[in-house]
Amino acid sequence: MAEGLRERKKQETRIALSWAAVRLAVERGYGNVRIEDIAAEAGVSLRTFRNYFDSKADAIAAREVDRTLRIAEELRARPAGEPLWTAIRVAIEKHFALGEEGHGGRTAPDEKWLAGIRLMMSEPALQGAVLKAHAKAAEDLAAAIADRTGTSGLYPRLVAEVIGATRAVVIAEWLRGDPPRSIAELLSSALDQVEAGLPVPDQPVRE
Amino acid sequence: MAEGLRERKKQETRIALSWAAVRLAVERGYGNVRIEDIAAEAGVSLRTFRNYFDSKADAIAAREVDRTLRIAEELRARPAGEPLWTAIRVAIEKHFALGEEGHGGRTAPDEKWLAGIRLMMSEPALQGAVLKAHAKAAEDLAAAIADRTGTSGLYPRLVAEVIGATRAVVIAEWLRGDPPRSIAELLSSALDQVEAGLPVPDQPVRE
DNA sequence: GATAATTTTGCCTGAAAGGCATCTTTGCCT
DNA sequence: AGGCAAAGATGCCTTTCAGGCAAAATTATC
Repeated sequence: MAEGLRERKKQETRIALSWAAVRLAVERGYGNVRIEDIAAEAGVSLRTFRNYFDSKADAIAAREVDRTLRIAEELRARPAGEPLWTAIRVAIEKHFALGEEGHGGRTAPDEKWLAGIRLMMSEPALQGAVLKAHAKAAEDLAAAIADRTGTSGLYPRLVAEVIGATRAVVIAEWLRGDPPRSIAELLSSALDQVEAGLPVPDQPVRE
Repeated sequence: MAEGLRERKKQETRIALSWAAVRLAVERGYGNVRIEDIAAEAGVSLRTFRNYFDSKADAIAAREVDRTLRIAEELRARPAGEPLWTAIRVAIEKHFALGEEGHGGRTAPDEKWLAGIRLMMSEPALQGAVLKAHAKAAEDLAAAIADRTGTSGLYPRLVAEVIGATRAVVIAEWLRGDPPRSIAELLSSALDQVEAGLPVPDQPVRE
């Protein structure tokens, strides 16, 4: 209750707008959605949409921002004594396992999220916004890492960015997935490699 | 000479447009430059500008794309026997040491490039475009790494993205630089940490 | 040279971006 | 409660952007 009704309503509107943006874009295709439609869907005026987001792309990417920021939250929630990289693994795993926004039920890969991701990856106009979202998330993550480890300077940022990079690669590889592999497996493999300093695999491996 | 006059002219126009875009944006501020001005500066029509770039931001980021793609080129130019990470170090160092576009003279940090970077980091509307540029560069780099190491799948992409992340952190840290530190030193330190698997520093270090 | 393929350009329409003034809603104080 | 101030929502307006389309210009090919 740090904030009152006003603040909560703003959050709700913001989320409603960005959900509407994602939903409409997934259904009709990014180019066929006018911000006017998005605003109508969320029950606010076109002008108000602009008070919340700088662009249509930002509205769509906002879902991804919120989602990605959770990684830092999860990390902060890990016990202080836990080794950093163990905590990181758990935090990212939860991030990927995460079901639908507010639900607790064990949902499958979460179709909504998946559809959103595919949309963002395929539409060039959205890629920039998504990457910006991840950059923002990395800042948060760096702060969390700095707090946890008591380090400053290069280290926390480096770790945060590398985690972001790992996450990106895992998702890309998983989406391409043919044959499909479990995210958990890919993630685990990727983190193992990163933690080992990314040495060149002895033999040409297809993993 | 692989391509004729037509192809060369297109390249020239493209580069002229993006240089003009950067120069004007640095001088007047991003928001005060209309694409019409950019087109005029490069001696083509406004409509032609659109044939080359999807947006003002993309035109500015194009300089960064070209520059960043050189990392992959440098890597490919390294002797085949050289260990991957040694080759990577050299490639990135050259990337940072790079003077002005076409000159060979030992230029200082290259004011034009620096001004461009500052512009791109500060203007939110440009951040997305720059990140997209780096993503594209990472793809190239991943291909180069795959070729060099004979690996496929997760590994090359992981290395490419991690290098991109490292580069980003080094630049950010260097720009913040207060007191200023040499890029070479920051880069070296960052790569050392990455190659070591990013273990938590023993003592709170400010590096 | 003549013809075909590409580019460049002008024109035009629809959408987006964002400044400004006004009207509402919310927060807070008496 | 009543009322005032702050913050948000909305409408209106202007400028800029995005991109389709076809005519004019330029380059390539034979």
